[in-house]
Amino acid sequence: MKIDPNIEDFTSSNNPVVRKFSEYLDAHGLRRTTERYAILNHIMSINGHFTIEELQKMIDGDGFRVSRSTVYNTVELLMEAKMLRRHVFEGMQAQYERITLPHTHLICTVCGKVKEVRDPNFAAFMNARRFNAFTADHYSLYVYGMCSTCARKSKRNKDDKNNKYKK
Amino acid sequence: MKIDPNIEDFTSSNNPVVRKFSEYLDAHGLRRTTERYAILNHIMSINGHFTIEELQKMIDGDGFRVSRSTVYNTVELLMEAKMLRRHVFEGMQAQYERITLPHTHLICTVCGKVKEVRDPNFAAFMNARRFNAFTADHYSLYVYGMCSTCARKSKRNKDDKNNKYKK
DNA sequence: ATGTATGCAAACCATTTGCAATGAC
DNA sequence: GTCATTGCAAATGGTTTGCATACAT
Repeated sequence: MKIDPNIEDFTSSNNPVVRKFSEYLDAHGLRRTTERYAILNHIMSINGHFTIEELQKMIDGDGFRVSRSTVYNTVELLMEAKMLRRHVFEGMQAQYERITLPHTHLICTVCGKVKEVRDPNFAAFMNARRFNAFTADHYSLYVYGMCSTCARKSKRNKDDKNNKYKK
Repeated sequence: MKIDPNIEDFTSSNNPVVRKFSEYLDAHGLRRTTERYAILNHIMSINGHFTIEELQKMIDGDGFRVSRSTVYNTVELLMEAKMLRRHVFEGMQAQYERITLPHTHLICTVCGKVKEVRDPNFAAFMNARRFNAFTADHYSLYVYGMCSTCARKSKRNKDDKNNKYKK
């Protein structure tokens, strides 16, 4: 895709996330392509987790066309730049999320919804925690259970017709 | 495979793990096949995590032949019986482990080795923890970092030739 | 005797790869 | 102009499925 010469240079946006990505690209001799920024912009607009498919649909829905390979490529770069994380929750396909403040993932094993909750106590605990013969870099805490919506539904309807998660 | 009539009935072994599986099978009208017990026995002999491939190789190496589908089938049953858990660590293929006491997983992002550590403080913290509009069933804590072996190696050899984990 | 479980091969599907055409520098 | 990046289509690899045969009940 060609860059519209009329818009200001979005690759040096004062958005810190965009700037961080640009710096990563520069530092590694990688090019600032329109596709990469389009993908990043869409990722920034997502609140929470998304799959590759959801991301691409969202971009397509916006009238911008990127190939699946480019989506994978950019997502990979964002992970190397430590801006994005990939999670595989039990029984589900891979999901991605921007790296922000540490948080716990609550995964409903009935509907598959994932919710993030901040937990300063836990974060403090982990910060202080040291391991034998192991230097920690980052961690993921996944809590599996049932969200209140599904709990209400299953009280009404014992045989989980709404179960989109387990087959 | 036929059952050797000379051996005592291993499906009612007094091993509590075997017994639990037998009860699960019975309760669900499933059959006590030799394959299922052979797979369970090998899983019990493994200390820590294993992949499907490793499990099957181990069984084959023991002179017992099971098909890949049967391995998947039995592993699935063991998960439904809440005796086995599947984990997908960052950038690695699925690994399984028996469900025992809760523990933290330390994953070395250089060599891919996974170590379990018990952490009673954390377990207590999680037991007490309640979430808004969410009922927890179980959790997984993954800590990514570098094991001391890889730390030593990378001090000697800056360009990680031993990196079997990241490509 | 009945119908579940196994083993095989084919199907599946998310992800990766090879390569010609495109476009950033 | 050069060479990284894109898009496409084909390949990959772990997992699942369909079906005939074997076997637990």
